[in-house]
Amino acid sequence: MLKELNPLLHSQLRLAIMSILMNCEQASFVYIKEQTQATAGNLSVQIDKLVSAGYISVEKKFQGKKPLTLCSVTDTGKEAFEEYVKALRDYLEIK
Amino acid sequence: MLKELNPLLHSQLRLAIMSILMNCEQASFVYIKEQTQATAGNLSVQIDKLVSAGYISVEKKFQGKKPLTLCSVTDTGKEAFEEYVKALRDYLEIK
DNA sequence: TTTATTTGGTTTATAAAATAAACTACTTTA
DNA sequence: TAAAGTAGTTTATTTTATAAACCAAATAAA
Repeated sequence: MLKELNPLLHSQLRLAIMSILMNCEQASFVYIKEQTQATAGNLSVQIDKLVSAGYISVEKKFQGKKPLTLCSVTDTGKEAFEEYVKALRDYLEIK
Repeated sequence: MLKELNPLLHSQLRLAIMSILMNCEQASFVYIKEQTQATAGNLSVQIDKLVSAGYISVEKKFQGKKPLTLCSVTDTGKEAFEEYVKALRDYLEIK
């Protein structure tokens, strides 16, 4: 029997965000937007959901006069991601 | 830059259906329902979508007096699944 | 024997999610 | 100083997933 896939992670954009953050210490809103090709609105919404779940944390600063939103994955987020990957493997592996 | 994940396959239930069918010649509606724990309605809808996409084919017979719906993956479906797995790997691999 | 109940589904309605469009606030450039 | 650009957020719309209701036939129970 196949395990449930964490619905918060089983979304293309949120998975992409998490994937990026799993591979770097932190990433800016703009950088994530470029990498994912998402619209700003969609990205904003999906980042909020990941923050609400405690999977990522956000720091809002200014870089000179421009706002700068930095995201990074939390320990909870790392765990959830690893769990998701584990569950997903069962779906992908052809025996 | 991350590739797009085929939205038809990036759905837990449809992915589960495909996963099952990638590992056997054919599977019945009832078997897939048991394995996925899906409701019959949801399963029926998702099977239809996969059929419409040409990813699976369905044969309706009778087993004695009971209807028997047999599903199997098509070549197009196999290709799409392989593509999806390839794309997804980029999201999961931590460099 | 007629009335539940079960089996194997489909159709339709509702809830949830993703996405896009519109908007805000501020900055830079012409 | 008006227009355009940057960095987002909020709200509305569309899409998708899911659940509920339904159907037809068969079987079991009263």
